[in-house]
Amino acid sequence: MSGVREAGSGKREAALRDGGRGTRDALTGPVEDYLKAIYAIGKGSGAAATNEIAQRLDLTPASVSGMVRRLADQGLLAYERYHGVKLTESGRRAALRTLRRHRVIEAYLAEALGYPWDRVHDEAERLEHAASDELVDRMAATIGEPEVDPHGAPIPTRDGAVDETVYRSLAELQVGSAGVVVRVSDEDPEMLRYLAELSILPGKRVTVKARAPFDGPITLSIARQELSIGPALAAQVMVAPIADRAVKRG
Amino acid sequence: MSGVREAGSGKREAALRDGGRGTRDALTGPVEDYLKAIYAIGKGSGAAATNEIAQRLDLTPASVSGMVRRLADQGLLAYERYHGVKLTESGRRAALRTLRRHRVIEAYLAEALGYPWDRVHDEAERLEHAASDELVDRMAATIGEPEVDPHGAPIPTRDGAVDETVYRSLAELQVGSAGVVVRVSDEDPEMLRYLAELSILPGKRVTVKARAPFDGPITLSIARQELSIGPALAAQVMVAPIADRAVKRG
DNA sequence: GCCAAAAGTTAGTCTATGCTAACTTATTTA
DNA sequence: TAAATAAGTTAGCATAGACTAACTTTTGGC
Repeated sequence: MSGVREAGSGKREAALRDGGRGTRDALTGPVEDYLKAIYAIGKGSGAAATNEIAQRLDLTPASVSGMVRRLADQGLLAYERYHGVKLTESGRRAALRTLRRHRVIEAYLAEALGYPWDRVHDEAERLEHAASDELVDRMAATIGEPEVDPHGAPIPTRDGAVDETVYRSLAELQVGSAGVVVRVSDEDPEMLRYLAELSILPGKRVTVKARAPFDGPITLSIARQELSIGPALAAQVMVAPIADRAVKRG
Repeated sequence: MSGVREAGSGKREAALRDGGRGTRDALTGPVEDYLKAIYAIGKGSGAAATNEIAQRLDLTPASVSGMVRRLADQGLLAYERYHGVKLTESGRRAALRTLRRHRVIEAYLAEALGYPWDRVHDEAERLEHAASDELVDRMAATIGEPEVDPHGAPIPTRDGAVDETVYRSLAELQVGSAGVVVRVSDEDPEMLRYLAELSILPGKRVTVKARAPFDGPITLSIARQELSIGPALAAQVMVAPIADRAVKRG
């Protein structure tokens, strides 16, 4: 390259730098999605594999390879060819900002606008890239600074702190022990409607009554009802074991 | 082109077609912005010149030429080289959909979230491309189906009807006659703050007391106060003349 | 420890959108 | 009506992001 050309071509440069969205940098929607995905896979600590990222974002691995290199150049990721990526501190902060937006929006839609819980995710998925931090903060304030979204996922604070407790899933709970549902996976509307039907919701107390062998159905009691669900579904329901002794240290 | 390649490359095609945003087509943010701009210039009827569009969107005329051709190919515009564009019926509908989103969002931000009126425009400018029709309808319902946004601009209905009454500006009002402010231009936050300070707000009654020659300041009385403003500012304030005779037919 | 399968990367394209520079059409003005 | 000027267009290029096809590393199994 020989000319004097800089990044960003021309007049709209400044406006594009932060999309008017907030105080900071410049992340585009796709970039925010990559960071969220990598955060979700590595949950703070671990590394994310190219294929996992691709699968989660519904993209080809080739596309991910390309993007990952660019994000690494921007200092958002630590990347070593053929060995997956990790978020840098700056990448992690950006991911948590987006996550906060997403979850506050979900909570607000449900609380203030009566959105059904199986549909808040998709709407938030788009709004999170357009809403300013100020808007998100006003939403949070309006509904009383919630700590979790409608599916039980913790909402990061303005300054990037988030509860990263790892819960076990209903599928891992020992037969005979009880727990409180803290959180369910939020992406599949149909599954959410089904869970609601069974009244498997954050805050509810469940007891595992039996587990059929060979990955068979799990029988549980919840809200004075007995029912059984498949292991795949059970794996999507995270629970906090209830003081039942013999639970610490896995 | 020789292969079997279709528009949209691959798996994400369906999802991209309407961005998940609503029932319809596929308009991207930039496209919605063009349509809004063309609608605003031609106000339903007239044609929009390339340069006007470019100025309004802060783009170069060359970019507008390119986009305009594509929008015409998509049937959203009627375009004749070197002679400006007009919205087709389909383009007009799309523009009004976006306009409805924008104005409902503005009204909602002000009403439900306490957003200051000089800042709702910028936030709505981004959200309008991400919010679904359902969200917008819920917002409208929550604040009681308002008919105008915080600056007095009429909100198109779900089915694309909108009040297109053309008002005269304060600058055009005859000395001695009175009017009610119906609407102010919404894009300049600083101007909005100033107008609010002077209490020149939609719904207020104004009387033009005097107009200095040579495009000089206009003196008016509003809210029992007398004040004068420049003609450029006056031109941004639209008023409905108050039954004062001699007003019909301009 | 070698080799096939799995995982990841590169090369080459594509679309959308924007830009600059150079050119063409319209319009205005003398 | 012929320049001069304004308006609009084309050509060529850039960037972000995604794709396919072909190639390269890693890794898991024997």
